Amino acid sequence: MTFTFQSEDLKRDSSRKMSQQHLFSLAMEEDVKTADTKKANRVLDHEKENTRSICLLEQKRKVVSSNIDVPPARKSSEELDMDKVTAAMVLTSLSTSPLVRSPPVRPNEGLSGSWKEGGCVPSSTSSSGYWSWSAPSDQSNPSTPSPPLSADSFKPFRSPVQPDDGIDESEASNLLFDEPIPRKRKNSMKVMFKCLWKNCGKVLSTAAGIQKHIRTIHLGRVGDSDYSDGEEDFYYTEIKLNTDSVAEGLSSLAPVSPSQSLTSPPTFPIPDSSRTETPCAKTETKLMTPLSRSAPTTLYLVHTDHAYQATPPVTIPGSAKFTPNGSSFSISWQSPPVTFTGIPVSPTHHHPVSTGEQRQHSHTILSSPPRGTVSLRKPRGEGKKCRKVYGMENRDMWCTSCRWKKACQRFID
DNA sequence: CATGCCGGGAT
DNA sequence: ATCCCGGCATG
Repeated sequence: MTFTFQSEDLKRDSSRKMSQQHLFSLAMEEDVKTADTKKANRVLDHEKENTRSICLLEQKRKVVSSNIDVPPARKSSEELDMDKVTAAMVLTSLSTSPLVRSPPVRPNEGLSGSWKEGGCVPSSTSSSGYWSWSAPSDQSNPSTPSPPLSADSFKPFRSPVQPDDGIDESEASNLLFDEPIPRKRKNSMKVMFKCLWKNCGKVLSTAAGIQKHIRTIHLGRVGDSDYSDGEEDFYYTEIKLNTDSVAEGLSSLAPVSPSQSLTSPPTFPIPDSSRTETPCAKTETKLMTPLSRSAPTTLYLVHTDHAYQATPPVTIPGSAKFTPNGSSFSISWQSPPVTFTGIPVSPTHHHPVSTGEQRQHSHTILSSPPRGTVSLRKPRGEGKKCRKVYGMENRDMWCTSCRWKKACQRFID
């Protein structure tokens, strides 16, 4: 499901949000947290454009660096292999997998779930252009270098004869001094291959690489690396890891405070396959600074505040649904589950759990009798509406419909 | 009476 | 389209 913002709504929303925070901070800090999270989200999404260009950049870089042969600096083959591994890890951790590169732009459709998968994932790239408020940021954001330019200027900088060790250094210096170029990255999933041989645990970015590693190191097949009886397959596994966490930790300029990001998981605690991220974390952190892995999850939170205002007539057929694999989800058009989790429960609220689904259920029941004759007027739901819940003094917290004296959209009965 | 919200007006 | 409000129905 798409969600778009009218800038108008956004403005009013945010301003209202602020007042809300003050008014309800006593009773509902939950709400405050949610608000914060949304702000963070906004910021994150705001960078989506930047990130995209960086993805391209990274891709380019990877191509370049992968052409660099490991110099004969190391003596033993094992050490040499270690370097390869290290280089591979560095490279892959710094760039997203070329396999999941972004193809040409597609119309936004998988907006709800797919973009969260990661920065360079196709759908995310395509969708980002449709974010009414992120598109202009691409142009206006002063900190964003123009993608092609930065890429070109960067290439000659790092590509020349850098020993494999230099990758680390160049990257580090890159991060320290070349700041404008590798700005931020969207969270992205990357496939890597981990050696399962005991006491090994090497991680390579390609299946071929890991196979070769196992073949040569563990299986003792020296020489022609072409031959493969498939035995290696038993000794490595494919893992997915979240690159964004790395990027997040690296880019010290991340404006998002981790504490805020932490508030989102309760809402969407299913960051798809990022489970596997944990085992690899140490691999990543070995090279990078420690990082807050909470950041990516922030992206999963779709801003739905006042969504009912943006799209009033939306009557979700299936209600909010969470697909088991977590790769996609859609959010109820009702904001309460996300934004007002705490509010209805507050002062005089008496339905304990009623959120989206239940409400919708009763709603459908109510609307069933068509009786085409008279009194189309609704039977006046017995539930408390915005006016009652928030009171006249907090009128700006009502849903729009209530403010306009229309049928309440927030507390449907 | 307070409340919910339809109908309709203003912008 | 968005916003507001008179006035009626309801409890």
